[in-house]
Amino acid sequence: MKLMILDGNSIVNRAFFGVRMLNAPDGTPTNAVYGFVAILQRLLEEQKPEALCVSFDLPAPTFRHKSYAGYKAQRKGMPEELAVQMPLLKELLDDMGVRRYELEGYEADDILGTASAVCEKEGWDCVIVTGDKDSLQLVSDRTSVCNVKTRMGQTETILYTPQVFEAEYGFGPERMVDLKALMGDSSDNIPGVPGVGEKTALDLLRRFGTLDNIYASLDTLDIKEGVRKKLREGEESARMSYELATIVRDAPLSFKPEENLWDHNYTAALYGLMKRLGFNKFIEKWGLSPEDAPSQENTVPAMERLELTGEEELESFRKAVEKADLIAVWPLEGLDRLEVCDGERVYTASWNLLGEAYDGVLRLVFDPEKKKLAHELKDLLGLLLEEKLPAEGFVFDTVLAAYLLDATASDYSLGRLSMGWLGAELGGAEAVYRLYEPLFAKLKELGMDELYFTAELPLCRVLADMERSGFFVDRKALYEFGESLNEGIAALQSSIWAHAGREFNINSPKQLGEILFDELMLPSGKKTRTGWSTNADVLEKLRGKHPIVDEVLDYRMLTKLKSTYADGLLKVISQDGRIHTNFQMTVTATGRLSSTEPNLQNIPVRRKLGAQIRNMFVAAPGMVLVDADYSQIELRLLAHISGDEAMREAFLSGEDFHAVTASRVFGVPLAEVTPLLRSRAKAVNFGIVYGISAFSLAQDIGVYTNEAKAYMDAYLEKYSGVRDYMKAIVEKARADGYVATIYGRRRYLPELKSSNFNMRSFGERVALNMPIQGTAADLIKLAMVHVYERLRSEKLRARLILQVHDELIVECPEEEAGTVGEILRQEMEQVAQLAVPLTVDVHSGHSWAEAH
DNA sequence: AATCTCACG
DNA sequence: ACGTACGTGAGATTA
Repeated sequence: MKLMILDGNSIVNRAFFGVRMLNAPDGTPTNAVYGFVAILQRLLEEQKPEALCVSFDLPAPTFRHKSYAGYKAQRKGMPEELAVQMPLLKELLDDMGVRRYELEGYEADDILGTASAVCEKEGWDCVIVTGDKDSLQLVSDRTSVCNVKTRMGQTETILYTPQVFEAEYGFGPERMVDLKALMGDSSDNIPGVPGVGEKTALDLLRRFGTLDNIYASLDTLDIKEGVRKKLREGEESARMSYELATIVRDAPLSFKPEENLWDHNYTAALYGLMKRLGFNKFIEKWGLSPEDAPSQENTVPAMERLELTGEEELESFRKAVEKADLIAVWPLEGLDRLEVCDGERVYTASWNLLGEAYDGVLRLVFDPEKKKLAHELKDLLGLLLEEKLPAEGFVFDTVLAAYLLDATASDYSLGRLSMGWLGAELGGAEAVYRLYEPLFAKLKELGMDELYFTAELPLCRVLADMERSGFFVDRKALYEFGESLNEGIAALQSSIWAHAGREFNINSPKQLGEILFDELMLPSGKKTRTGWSTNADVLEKLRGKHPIVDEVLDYRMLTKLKSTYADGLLKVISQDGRIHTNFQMTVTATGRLSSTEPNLQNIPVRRKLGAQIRNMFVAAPGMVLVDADYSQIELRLLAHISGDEAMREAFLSGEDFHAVTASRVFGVPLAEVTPLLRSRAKAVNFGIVYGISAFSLAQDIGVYTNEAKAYMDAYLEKYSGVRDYMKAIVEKARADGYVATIYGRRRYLPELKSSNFNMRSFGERVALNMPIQGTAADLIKLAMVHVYERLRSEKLRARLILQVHDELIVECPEEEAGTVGEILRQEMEQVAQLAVPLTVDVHSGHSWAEAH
């Protein structure tokens, strides 16, 4: 029989620091609990114990301030975000039917020591699971210690048996205490022998056995005199450390292994708790369901449902729809089935059951005059356009509202939203109907209703049309371009293999890393997690050291073009010869759109060869492309938002902004700004927008960190309004818990309150960047809606076909190009009146390359 | 499914 | 001392 006992505090700590930020639907942090459960789950699978329990430290007793309690007093208090998770974890363990052990006046280690001792006595095997090395001294034939590490959500475990321990340390586990007595342990405030570290301690124990042996014959040992002196002077400390490091194995704990038998004996409350925590993955994995839970009172009585099958029901449906001020619609199986909710009942209609009469239902429901609610409106509009049904009269989209209210959520399903907003798991049209009011009210309360109704909601129609329009592609030219890459790829491959001395998969970072750094011994193979880093930044620094480096870089470029762009795009050209991307409105944390299947927002442009791809994105015969892009919109917004006068003047002057910056930062006349200085100033400009550090700026432009620091200091001196802004926005974000664009779009920043330095720093950078990137996103969304309306109202055949964050592309008949260019320029430049002008570059041509 | 790499603004 | 730029999506490899 085997018992597994977890060192609760230790594991939850590992989980907290090793798992990225996670929150329950109500915002409670859950990363530590989640990580704990993930580790537990994995170890249960690995170890398959018959019994299971968890030990916890009790919160520190009140006399902790007294000086004799110096032991462990140095341990910092638990971070707030972890502390709030502890009760949740304990509740979870209780609901899972896992026993917990806590004992006043004793460490969790002492519980582990005592429990494992009992196990041994009663003939049980015991596996101790912990993230510390303290309990390694407990390892024996019956007791093993499973050491857990988490790195970036990845869990690694090492199972220490006496053999494994001996192989690593060169002596048995019982002498772990001797080791600590010598080397100490700063995390546990065990002093050890001053001046003796791990190396010396290991050596001493390997050669002389035990602490007692060492001190018994200290004067005659074959060791350096310095070490002998340290040992002699540190004897008292060593003896005391020995005591401190020894784990108690007979604590007054009533513990019987058989009381901890565990076989997924979950309690009825588990489902509810897991739902509350948002641990849907485990609900599924463990097959939990609400039926196991005591019936929770339903806050909303379900609406009556009516399936439309015949004339009688159709008649009452027609009446209901005509009477209702507002209906929610929920399409299924394309538009073959439909749910409609009028606030009193849910009607379902289907083409299968109704045949011809179903068309009447569609026309009734999608009457342009009828006010309608939807969820994922853009996609519904796409369906309606396809079916040539009216795509008007929609007054609210629940998914867009939920996105504005929390742009960083990952799941906007109706089930999740109704759980959060209505306290009941609902779906379909009923959920849409019921969600409308609370979501609308919240939007108004937070001041986002204007953004919602002027930008997000009308944009659905714009995007639905854009997706439907697509971008015409010269398939033949694209195919030939792809073929033309083969020769170069093959040549590079054989040359790379020749340099390497053997064949290997160049696409495998692992194999490439081994070739470059292990076999060719190229210098300073940096950064690793699973091996050598071989990315372009690293390879760039190795240029000139070996001819293989340039070839690998070229090989990477060519294979990227071939697989992602040539082959990848050919695969998604539709029957009509056009590529129809999918614009996602609820993905980014800043308010930008994203483009998928395929992504048309990352078509190459920066390098010559890649940019050729844009020659194949063309206007249909007889048409032309008009391309309009904002010039440096983010920096202009930085000038506007920060109110920096010098920056404003730089933009008003109409001079090259990066050059002006270089002139100011490096103190040279504008006319004497060299391309190098300009490019450095440009890097600083961008870096500032991202909340860069001097270190990263240095990496980027290839100077020493202190030099980069000097540039940044000079920059913030010249543009002191930017410095003030940076400081103020972070402080405001900390106070408010969120940052916002000038149109009120929000991003919440729980990271700012994190006790983790990296997380907090990330939050600060986001606080700087989001208002800028997000406002740019707001502006182009507004401009898109305006452009769309202008093109329609002026009865042009022109249509918007693509948006790439600061760029809009319209396809139109050649004769409309001039008008369209003017409309784009006006609507984009005049979308807002800011402290600096917004300027737009407009070009036209027959291909995207030509028009950009 | 996670990781690495690289394409874009 | 930390670890080192904001926001995305896709393809290939690896586990």
